[in-house]
Amino acid sequence: MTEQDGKKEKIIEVALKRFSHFGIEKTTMNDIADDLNISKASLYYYFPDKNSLFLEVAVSIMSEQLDKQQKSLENAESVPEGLMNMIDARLAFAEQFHMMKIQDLQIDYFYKDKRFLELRDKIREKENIIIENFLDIRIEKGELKEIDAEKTATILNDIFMGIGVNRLHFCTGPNSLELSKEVINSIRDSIKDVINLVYYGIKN
Amino acid sequence: MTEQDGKKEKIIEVALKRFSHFGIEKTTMNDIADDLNISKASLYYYFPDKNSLFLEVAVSIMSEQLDKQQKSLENAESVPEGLMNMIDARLAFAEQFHMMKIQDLQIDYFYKDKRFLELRDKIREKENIIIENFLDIRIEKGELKEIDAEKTATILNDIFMGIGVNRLHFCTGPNSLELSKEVINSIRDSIKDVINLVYYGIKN
DNA sequence: TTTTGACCATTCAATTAAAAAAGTCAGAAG
DNA sequence: CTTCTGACTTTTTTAATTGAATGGTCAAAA
Repeated sequence: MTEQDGKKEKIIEVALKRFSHFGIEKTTMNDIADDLNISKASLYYYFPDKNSLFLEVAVSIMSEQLDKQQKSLENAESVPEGLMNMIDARLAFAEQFHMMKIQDLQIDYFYKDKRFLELRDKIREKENIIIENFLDIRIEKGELKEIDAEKTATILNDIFMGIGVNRLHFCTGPNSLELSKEVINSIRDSIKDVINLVYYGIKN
Repeated sequence: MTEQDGKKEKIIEVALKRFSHFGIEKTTMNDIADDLNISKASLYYYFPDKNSLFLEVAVSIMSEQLDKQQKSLENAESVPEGLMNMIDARLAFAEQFHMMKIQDLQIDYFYKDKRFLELRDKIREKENIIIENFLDIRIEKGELKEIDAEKTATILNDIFMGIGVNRLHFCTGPNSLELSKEVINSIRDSIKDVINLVYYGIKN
């Protein structure tokens, strides 16, 4: 059993390289098998189909990513600093894995397998909870008002996601491959402004 | 001259009906000409090409829409009320004209003609200015802090747009035709929360 | 000045065939 | 028994073809 798990790990590791560079549609099961010096049939011994493999790869990098985001929040001195750290973690992730389109919405491919959408939603929920816990702590500490942490976390995440996806489209067009530093920084700047706005409010 | 303008107006009026129902790609110049009981060649006497006609139609409804949004802000008692009124105006517009995809970003078609993108950007700028003026007035009146109205307006618009487009994708999938009341209301609720969040802030 | 039928050029949609990729399986290898 | 594979089938992409539909033009008529 642990032997099989080790093998699966290796496959996931190699597959990740392909997926993160070429995306799911442009990497074939043969590519991955060749990289591993095994036959394609062997690959299918460990994974029932391509989507399942991709899904495990995605789960793998996402759980790591969620850990990073959580830590980036925990290590912060203030709410704006924490949120910006989290955003920076996300942007770094986007830069590294944007070819996998996990966070994006525009990719029709994801609508072909319900599990992808479920994963996306699950990630979203976990992110919300991470932010919610962070806010709860900061409420207890007296940094924040006695707001509804769950609701606020959801809204903040909605805003962050919306800004990111939207800006991406505006700057790079619908099916662009590149994800330049410029675009990343533009998103970062916008979100920074948003965080400040939400933090201090505008009411006199 | 005024005779020609009257004719153009009529064409725009009839074309709008087609465009708003079927979208730009599914309405042909023959459809429009037939509706008007003129030949296609006549249509081309008034408009050099299809995109130009569409563009004028879009400009026509957008200028009216911008007026509505401005008024919805002016007639409000408070900032949150004003912004929500504006959002309601936008959602009503989206319901009526979503087939024309003017506000959306996901449509590849729009990237075929630079003028569409320019119009989109111009609309965006005008919206920003409308919001900016609204905020400026409310700052003067003492309802709001002495914030940077221009910057704040831009950010708010960014947020609104992002939430809308994003929620649309989440709820209806990439190429959906329908724009249900449910989705509209879900967007509305989210944005309402955002406005409250920004208005009051979360800092203690 | 405005309109139009006839026309051209380009795009779109349906068809098909070939190639590539996904996925299967009986049996070999350890 | 677990793992692996070559050979195989099925499904999906891709490319080429073609006819129809559509965007766009123009000389001539009203």
